[in-house]
Amino acid sequence: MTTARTPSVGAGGNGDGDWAGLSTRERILRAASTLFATRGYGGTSTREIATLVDIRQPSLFHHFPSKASIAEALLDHSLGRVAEPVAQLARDGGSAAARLYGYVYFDTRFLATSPYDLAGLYSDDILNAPELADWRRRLDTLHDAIADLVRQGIDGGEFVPIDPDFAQRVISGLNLITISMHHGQSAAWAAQFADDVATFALRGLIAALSDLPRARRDGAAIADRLGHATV
Amino acid sequence: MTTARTPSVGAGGNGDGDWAGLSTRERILRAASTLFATRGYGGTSTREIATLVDIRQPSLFHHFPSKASIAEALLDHSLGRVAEPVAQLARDGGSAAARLYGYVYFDTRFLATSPYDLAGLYSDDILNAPELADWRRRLDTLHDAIADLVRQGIDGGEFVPIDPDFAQRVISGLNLITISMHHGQSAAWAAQFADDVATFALRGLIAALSDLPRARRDGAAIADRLGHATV
DNA sequence: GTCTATAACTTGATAGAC
DNA sequence: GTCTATCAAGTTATAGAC
Repeated sequence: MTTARTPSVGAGGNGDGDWAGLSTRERILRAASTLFATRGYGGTSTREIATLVDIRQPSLFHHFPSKASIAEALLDHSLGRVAEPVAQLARDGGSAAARLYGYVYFDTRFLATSPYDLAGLYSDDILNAPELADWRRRLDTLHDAIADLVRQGIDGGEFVPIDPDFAQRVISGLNLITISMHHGQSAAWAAQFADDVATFALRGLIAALSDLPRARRDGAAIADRLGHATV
Repeated sequence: MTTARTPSVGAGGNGDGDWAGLSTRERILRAASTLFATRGYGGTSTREIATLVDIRQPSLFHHFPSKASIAEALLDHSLGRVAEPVAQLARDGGSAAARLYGYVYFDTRFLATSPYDLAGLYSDDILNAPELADWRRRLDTLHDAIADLVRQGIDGGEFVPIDPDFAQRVISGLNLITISMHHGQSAAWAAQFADDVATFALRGLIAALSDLPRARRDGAAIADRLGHATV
């Protein structure tokens, strides 16, 4: 006695956002990102994801070959397009303060407009999984580039003496704060917020506050260039 | 301004070497904290904890009635002794900059000397668990007190205008960075590091950098008082 | 593309011997 | 206080009907 299920509901309203018109794959990504953020990767089951999407659990596997591949798609969306351009930025010459502003602005604006809640993706509990080792390596590359940028700023006298590893963690922490406070924001709002965050980051690092306006102006151009970089 | 280069953490080895003489209960707490930090709460099984302690999995339940109670013991150790004194601190009068320095210094020094790797305890994946709702509430209390302190600093003109909620997240992020970079450090080293971190926090918030030496001096006294507060 | 059914396995926790 | 043995429930993932 197989009772036919009506797959489309529409009235449910899972409180999150309105997913009308989105593909199932896209709804899976958004549901998974929310659950990863609130319950962790290990604490999220594929059943919970499926329930939020309003399909049955095995139907997920038509769109993604494994649970880890859902996380990989989200990592590709966020980390995939920033790691290499920033590594290049750290090799470019010029003011380290302006380049750091440029990176923070660029990444903050991107994360604040992302439709996904990526907070759960950048914790050890997910990146230590063996099948995501490649993504862990790419995140390490990004972190190295940021620490290198800080080191250049210290060596050039633009920044106060500070442990570059500590500073890198603070900057990466700003990204996580951005993610958890705001996602899915409008472009205009995100641009304002990105300036606030990048300015705040520089205030903590810069030796002479009188250098800030210049770093902000030059950094805005660098952020713009990052946005157009071919990855 | 002597932000020192960083030594590595002593408790890196999962071996039983540095656990000689510790009670089984204590070894469970240390093993669990390490695993919660690296694999998340949901991603850590009681079998993994037991393996690291070198006992069988059911033996854990002689020392703790549930997996969640292990997390609770770690939360009690860290959050338990700081939430109320800091809430009181936010109600005290005086310089907000000095009080904020005092809190950050106090908490950083405590976390850097803790034998546990508490990084995994302060993420949503664990604090959203229903059985830990009381601890979530206490953490919210701490966060409210910090945001309130920031708000007082802005209203009094000591701090630059900034979103108090954003500033609170940055300060709490500094705690997480401290936890993940250093634990099990010596008291002397931790005191130096705590000054570095608290000074860094104030640099980002304070309106006039010339106020920093006074806030640091007065804040050191406040941190000392927090250390002697009866909880 | 989604479903039902289920395989193969891991999970937290309990019972009871020693 | 630790063990062996085990349970009920939950896990990811597959098979095959429609």
